[in-house]
Amino acid sequence: MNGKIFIIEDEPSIIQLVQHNLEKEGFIVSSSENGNEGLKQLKKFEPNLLLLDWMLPDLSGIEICKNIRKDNKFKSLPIIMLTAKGEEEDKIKGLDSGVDDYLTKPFSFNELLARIKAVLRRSNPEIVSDNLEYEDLFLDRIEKRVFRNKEEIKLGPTEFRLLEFFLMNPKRVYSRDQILENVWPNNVNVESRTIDVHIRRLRQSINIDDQKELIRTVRSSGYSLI
Amino acid sequence: MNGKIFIIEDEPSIIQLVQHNLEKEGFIVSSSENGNEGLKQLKKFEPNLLLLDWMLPDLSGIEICKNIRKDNKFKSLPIIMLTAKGEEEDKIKGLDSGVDDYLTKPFSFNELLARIKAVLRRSNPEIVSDNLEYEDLFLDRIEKRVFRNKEEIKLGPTEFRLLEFFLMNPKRVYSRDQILENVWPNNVNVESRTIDVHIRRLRQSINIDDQKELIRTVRSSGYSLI
DNA sequence: TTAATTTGTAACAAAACTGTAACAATTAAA
DNA sequence: TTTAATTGTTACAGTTTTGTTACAAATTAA
Repeated sequence: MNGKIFIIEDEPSIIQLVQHNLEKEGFIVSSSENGNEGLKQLKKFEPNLLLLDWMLPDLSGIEICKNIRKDNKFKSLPIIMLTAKGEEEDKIKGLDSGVDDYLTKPFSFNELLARIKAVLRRSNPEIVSDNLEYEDLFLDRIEKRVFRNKEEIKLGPTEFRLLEFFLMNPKRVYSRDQILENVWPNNVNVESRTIDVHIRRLRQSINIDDQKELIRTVRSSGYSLI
Repeated sequence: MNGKIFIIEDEPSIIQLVQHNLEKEGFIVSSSENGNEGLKQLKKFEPNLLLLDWMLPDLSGIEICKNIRKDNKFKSLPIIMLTAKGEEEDKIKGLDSGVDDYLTKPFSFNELLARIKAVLRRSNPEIVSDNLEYEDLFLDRIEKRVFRNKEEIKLGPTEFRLLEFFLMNPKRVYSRDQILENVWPNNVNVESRTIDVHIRRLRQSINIDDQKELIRTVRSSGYSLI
């Protein structure tokens, strides 16, 4: 994930939150709290996607949209509009102003990220990679396949999610609690030792014929992907 | 996809959105925000399909329809009508104004595109490029035929749509919900296990005499074409 | 109309997956 | 070294998911 995203939004706290998280996801992010100023910066920045607040102090989101769509260079720039709850939702949805998607505040970052990916997938599929890689491991989330050294490995659903989780932050050590929270469905109570067993199963599956061990045990802390 | 589409719609933002996206799909698009003016332009432009707003400031969509149907040259021009939610839906559907399909605002572009293709497929099949292929499978949407290894395979309607859906994104894993949404007509509630049965039927049909299995089961996720 | 095809569902069988307990092995601390 | 804590391993029962079949209802064709 290394696309460029521009944000025009007058609420600094939202900018901060979103920008920070998007950068953590690997995006290059730039932003403006002001419509007119933002438009100029945007055109210099040449983003792959724009997050646009519907209500701005100077220009309205719609105005910005129109301006962008008029510019040949940006007329196909994907735009996701951010609107406050109740902010004339009907109107907004009714007139489909050339925006690619909407999101109503308050929204969760994950929701936003999902939308961003969905929109980018249409416009710049190469930016949104749903593959995870580390050393000789390769995990394809769309096809739900895992390879080590180009050899396909068969994993059960839980082992798949477990590996997927590790691959999102290789080298990082996770406690059993953290693993449980992230790999198991919410509200499911599982013995923490269960994780050991699944680690064992995952190890067994990915360490075909004596290849290098990829999962590290960190005594009294948890596990990590090498 | 290189057909010509004309749009008559008084809301500029909708024109913008639709025109832009249709052009990205390879259509040649022209438009008018005005009924009378639009009619003239349309006849010069000679489109393969018309997107027509139901409510226009000057002429109503119905009037335009009538006018077009009177003109020998355009009496079989496919028309898709755009209507706002609640806009006398019943009447519209009831009175059979010679329209080929309806779409209620707000609509997603993908929905629109699907309708356009469906309508064009009937009137100008040559415009809609229409064969799907993967490995030794071949699906002809126009003739509604499926071949494996040049051997024709007979499929029921549902199995046909199912295979068609898989062929649009081979290798990608789809959940039962996704399959339901895309293969079954909208708003039809079907037991999710039903899909398994149709998968079984499809498998049975395309795996004639022990050829390679083409549908992969991904436990707890869904199915994919290999 | 009747016959044929297609469809959805229920029911059961088969397969895959999961969690846990019990015990062995390893590691760290005393 | 001994002890306690932690982790590895295995087997197994229970659960979940999927495959398969049969059948009745619905639809389409003859």
